[in-house]
Amino acid sequence: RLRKWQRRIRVSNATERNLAFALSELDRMASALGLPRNVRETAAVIYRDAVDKNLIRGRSIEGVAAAALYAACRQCSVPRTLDEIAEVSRVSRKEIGRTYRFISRELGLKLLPTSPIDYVPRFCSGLSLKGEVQSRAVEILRQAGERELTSGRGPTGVAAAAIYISSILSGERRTQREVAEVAGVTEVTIRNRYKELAEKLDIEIIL
Amino acid sequence: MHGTPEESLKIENIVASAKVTDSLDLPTISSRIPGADYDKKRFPGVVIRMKDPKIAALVFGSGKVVLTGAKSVESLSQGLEILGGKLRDLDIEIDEHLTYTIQNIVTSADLGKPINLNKIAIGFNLDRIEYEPEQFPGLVYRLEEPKVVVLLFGSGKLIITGGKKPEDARLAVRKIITDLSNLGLL
DNA sequence: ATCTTACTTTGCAAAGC
DNA sequence: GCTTTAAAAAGTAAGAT
Repeated sequence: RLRKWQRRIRVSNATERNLAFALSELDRMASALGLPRNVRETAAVIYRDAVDKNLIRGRSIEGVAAAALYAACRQCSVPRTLDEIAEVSRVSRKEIGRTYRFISRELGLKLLPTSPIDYVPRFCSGLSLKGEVQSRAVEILRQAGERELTSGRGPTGVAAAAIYISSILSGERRTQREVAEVAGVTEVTIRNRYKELAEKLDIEIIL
Repeated sequence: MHGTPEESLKIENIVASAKVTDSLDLPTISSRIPGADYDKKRFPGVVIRMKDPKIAALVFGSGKVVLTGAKSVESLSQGLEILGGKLRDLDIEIDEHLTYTIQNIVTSADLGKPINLNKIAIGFNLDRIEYEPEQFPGLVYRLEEPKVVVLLFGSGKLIITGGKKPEDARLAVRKIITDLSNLGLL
């Protein structure tokens, strides 16, 4: 009797200890990425749901925590790329992505693919671009979406190209190199995307 | 670059397994067959590449073999016979009638026109669908019947994999067309 | 700036770590 | 899960020219 009782206490302690570790991990990563409180709380909810459904079996606490944070960022419309999450995690991008797909399916998160529009505020502030430039970039992306110019393209690259174009149209030009830097894509990608957007949306870029 | 989606079906690769005998001495095989790669620390099988048909074979000590790269069932048979011949040339006893089991067939196809992957993902309510353009440009659609996986691209090109029979790809394309049509996305 | 090479994803078997 | 093989799709990346 006593042993059974003690085991329950041990299991309980281990469970609580693991949860505490996971939550501190979420906080550490969220801080490193400068994420707001609501994202951390959303990630914590996702992590707890994963624990309640025994989705941790065979997976590391760190991996599930990183995947939960990745999912939370998307759910809160302040996406971080898998590479950015991986940079502040001990787990590889591949493992985080794999775990994300697993918990996403098991918890029925049903997250739509990240919209390039969700990256605009962050990238623009990183480039010190004002609201007008952001609005114009968002409008370009809205039209790009309707014209099927985003199918299969990386959201960050399309967002970067739209911001590049918008900055020029607004008279607050940022170089391809500057935009590429904050968006985490190469200048070649911005070049390819912006040429396509300009051509198909009939936008005249005067350099 | 035309015709119906079904006419565009093309087998790109066939993976098959076979058993040619009960046991093989890999060191001997790798040293006596020109171009054979063998590094037990790296992988437990000997890699033997044939040029016509262009097929790669993984030969194991158990006498089992894996053939990859064939673009038709006929060339797959030829490849297995050629492999058997090479081993017999080394005075190794190889089964008289070699048989194989197709494990996977990769087929390409073309719907003929661009498709909106975002709308497809939404149309299916994410059921059996995976679409992460940040990671890969193709939308992954898992079919239950036939049991294959289809990669759909914005261009309308498709890759059907996981099937064991050539006709699985044809059935898959028909289903894709039916599903997309019902959703008004084709 | 453009070319080449290469990696992402999918499916599968083999023997062994 | 990984290792090795093969091949396509389209996007992105990296190093060389």
